[in-house]
This record gives sequence, structure tokens and C-alpha cells, in this order.
Amino acid sequence: MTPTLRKLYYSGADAVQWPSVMRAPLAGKIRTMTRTTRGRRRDEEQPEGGRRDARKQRTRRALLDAALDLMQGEQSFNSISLREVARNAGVVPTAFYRHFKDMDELGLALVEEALRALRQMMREARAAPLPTSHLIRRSVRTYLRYVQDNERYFQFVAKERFGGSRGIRLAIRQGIQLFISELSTDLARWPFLSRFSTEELQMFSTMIVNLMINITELLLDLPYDDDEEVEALSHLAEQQMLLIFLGTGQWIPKAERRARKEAKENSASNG
Amino acid sequence: MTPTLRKLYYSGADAVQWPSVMRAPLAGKIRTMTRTTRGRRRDEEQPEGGRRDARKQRTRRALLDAALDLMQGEQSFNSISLREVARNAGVVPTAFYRHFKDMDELGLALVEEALRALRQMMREARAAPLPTSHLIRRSVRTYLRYVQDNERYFQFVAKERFGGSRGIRLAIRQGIQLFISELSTDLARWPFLSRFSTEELQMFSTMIVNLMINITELLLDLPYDDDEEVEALSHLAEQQMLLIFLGTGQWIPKAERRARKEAKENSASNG
DNA sequence: GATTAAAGTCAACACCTGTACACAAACATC
DNA sequence: GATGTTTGTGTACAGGTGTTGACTTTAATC
Repeated sequence: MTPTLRKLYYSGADAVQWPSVMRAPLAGKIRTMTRTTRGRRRDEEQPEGGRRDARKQRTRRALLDAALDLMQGEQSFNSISLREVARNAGVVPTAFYRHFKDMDELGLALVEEALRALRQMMREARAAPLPTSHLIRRSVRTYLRYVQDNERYFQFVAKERFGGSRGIRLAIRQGIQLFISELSTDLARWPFLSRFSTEELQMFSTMIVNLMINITELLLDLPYDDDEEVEALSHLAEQQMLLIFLGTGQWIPKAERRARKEAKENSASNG
Repeated sequence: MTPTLRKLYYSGADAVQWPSVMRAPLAGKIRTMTRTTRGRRRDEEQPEGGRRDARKQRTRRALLDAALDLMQGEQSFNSISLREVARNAGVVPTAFYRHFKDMDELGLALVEEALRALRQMMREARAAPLPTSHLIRRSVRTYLRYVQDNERYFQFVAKERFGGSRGIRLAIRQGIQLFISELSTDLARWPFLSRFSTEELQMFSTMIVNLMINITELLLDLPYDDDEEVEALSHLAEQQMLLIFLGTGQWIPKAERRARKEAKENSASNG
């Protein structure tokens, strides 16, 4: 193991900003622009809605929650019915249409919520840089904790990432891609990785994110919150991430590789 | 980069047996024991069925194919109906019950078929060891080719890995686990990796398989078979796999790590 | 060739689905 | 306080769903 990397892992490096990932409650409230039909647009300085809006937001939330709850079991999103959602939200089916024109629209709203939560988590992590010891260990655990706390959303995303409609799949993929990009710019500030091109950093980030996604999905499928199992998963994730960092330590940047090759050819023709 | 690993990647190593993955048509025919009600069990030396069995197998296959076809679009498995499957198979709904008691049973049959195909692929790959040059490159491409050729099955597995019922999910996970184990015993014969414990090898295999699964799922979601895109995906997979191997090159086996630690402590107390 | 079992058809059932429409209540605005 | 809009309710319809039981056809078995 490279000494620098060993130090990084066992004793920490300073001011690294990635996946520290503070615990944060879900964003929750969504501000939906109330469409007033006759251009009588609501004044923007008004502090967001009277009792009517409140009511609307409440049942909108109830619908979203109902959908999430229904997906906790065996069902996938497009196997749950509009009526089921309405019933579970304590509302008559036709009321659904006051909020979403489609089940698909509700699905997209859920994706947006879930991704918004993730992004916020990232942002907070970036704002409050890390205690520097046991960096990977802490990051992984805090993240998994977060997953457990927002299980329903992650469950939804996991199920719909490939099972959902094209629109939903694209939205999720886009969100993940954004996640990767942000991680990649963070990694760029890392001394060990500064020599790599953005392309290469992007690849590293992709691997790390994929790794965490895999772990996340395993976590979600644990029968009950078995602390021992969670511990094992954390450990696995740490190991895998370490392996990737070890790999980057040995990775020769593309530019350098080309340079070496040319040097070799020159020495060959000259010697 | 370790010289040995560079050699491995660019010029190949001999007699390595993993993911060479020959192209093979899907197993297809399934031998379903015909249940004769009155203990009049069919003689086993009879060479597998007369015209009646043939007919039965044909419509059984039609049902399975119908289900696969229906899942090519937006639908997930538990959003397609028994009637839909029957209709698509050119059969009246009640005929379905002559073959499966449930949609769930049909689902499990599909999982089994898909995994059987994968296993066969592995077996063939092991039987005919590889041309040794450009090992990773060839392996990845042959595999992705295979995925494209059996797209429907992979599509199904990808969608149901987390979206499906508990039984289906478990079956898939079990299959993947088996895949990982086999890869891990293959890796053990690899000179560079022989020093690692089975646990560690298992972890490496897990990462490699997960990587390939990720790539597979990306491949399946390409809008049309765009060769350029496929090429890009192949390249990505190769890079990622190389990175992992580079990581293993730097990984210090657990046993050794402990030994070093003790040595250090001894020298500290003695000096 | 008669008998028997299997594979597939047909009609019917009770239920659930998405959506359209007319209506009642709650609230915001003038 | 009258007016108009929004949010939610009730009813209804046409169509899809899983499963039933009694039936025909087909092919194995004696």
C-alpha cells in the first residue's frame, strides 16, 4: 500500500470534502406554484399561501406518502393503481386529478423529491468539511445511516431505476449523473488525484457511486434492521472503496502514459 | 503500474480462465416432468415425450416468450396480467393454468431460465480457455455481445432484481452469488492473486461482477443498438476493471497486514 | 377400438380499474 | 356580503382482471 494512501485511510487527510454526508431530514415540503388561471398571478411577496394552499399541500403530501407506503411491500410503482393511492391517502379517487394528471406525473414528483433530498445531503456535507480521521469509515456509515432514515425514498429509487417508465428512469439516471459530476469536482481538489484529467476523475467517481448504490440496494433488502448485517455491509463498502483508491494510486494518467510511450520509442530509435 | 499487471493487460497472461464467455444460444428447452396423476409414472428410458409433450412444451414456451416480449416495453413483471400473457401467446386465459399455477410461478421459471443460460455461458468459457492477448478487452466485448444477443432475459433480470417479488429477488441474488463464487475460485488460480484469502477473493469478484452488472444495465437502456455507444461502454468497463486489478496489486492481504503490525510493535518495544 | 387422461376452449362471476360529469363545500377576492 | 375559483365528493360507465366449472378435442394406454 502506498504510504500516503495508508495515512489517508488510517489517520485521515485534511479538508477532504466528499461523502461525509450529514444526517438531514428530508426536504419534505414542496412549493408547487399555484396556477391561477386568469393571469391573476399571486403576489410573490406573499409568504406562501393561506389556508387553502395549506390544505392542498397536505393532501398532495398524503398522496405522495401513500404511494411511497404502498411501495414498501412487494409492489412496484406501475403495479399500484391510482385508486389504491387515493384510498390510502384517505381521499376519493377523482380528487387525485386535482394534483397530478397521471400516475406518471406523481412518479416524477417522487423522483424529484428523492433526488432533492440527496442533493441537499451532499450540499451540507460540502459545507461542513470533515473530521479527518477514519475518513472512509465515517463517510460510509453516515451515508448508510441516512439511507436507513429515508428508506422509503431509496426503496422507490432502487425499484424504479430500471423497472420504471422511460421518463422516470431518465430522471433518476440524470440525478445520479449529477451526483457523480459533483463528486468528481470534489475529488479534483484531492492532492493524490489532482494529476488526473476530468475524464479519469469522472470514471473514478462513477465507480465509487456505483459501489455505494450497490451497497445501498443490499441494505434496503435486508429483512429487518439487523445491526450486525448493517455492520457487515459497512465493512464491505469500506473495503471496496479502499480498493478503488488503491487502484487510483497506481493508475497512470492518460497524458503521462502517452508521454512515456513516446520517450520509449525515441530511446529505441536512438539507441 | 506494476510491470506484471501491465503485461497482463497489454499482452496477456496465460491460462487465465475467467470471463472469456463464449457466445452461446440460450438453453431454451426446459424439461418439465409431466405429472401423471395415477402414479403411472412415465418410463424414464422413453426418450422425452411424444407429440403431446411437444405440444405442451410449445405453448409453455409461447407463454414464457409472451411474458418476455411484454416486458420489452415499459411494463414491469408484476404489472403485466395473466390474461395479457395468454393473449400474447395465442391462447385462452384459462389454458395458462395448465402450465403455471400463478404468474409468480412463471416469473420464477423465467429467472431459472435466465440464470441457467448465464451458468452455461460460464461453463463454456471455463472449458475453452482463452487466447491470452488483450484478455480484459476480449472478455468484456464477448460478454456484452452475449448480453445483446439475449437481451430479453437480461432485461427481465435487470428489472426484477429489485422490482420483483421477494421470491424472484432472492432467486436472482442467489444466482448472482453463485456467479461470484465461481469467478472467485477461478481468480484463486491466478498467480497475482494466489496470496489472498478466499474472503478477499470473494470481495474482488463481487466488485468485478457488480461492475459488469452496472455496465450491462447501461447497455440495456441504450435507445437503439448504437455501435458507437456500445464501444464507449466496452471501453468504460475495461478501464474500470483494470482499475480494480490495479487495486488488488496494491492490496495487502489481511494475514500479512497483521504480521507487519506485530513486527512493528515488537521493534518498537525492543528499540 | 374403447377408455382415460391431458390440453385447450367457452361462458360466467365478482371485482377492480381509469376517467367523465355534475355537484357541494371551502375559501379568496372584490 | 356577493362572486368566482378551487378542492374534494358522489355516481356512473365501459373495460380489464383472476378464477370457477362444465365442455370439447386430442392423443396416449389398455
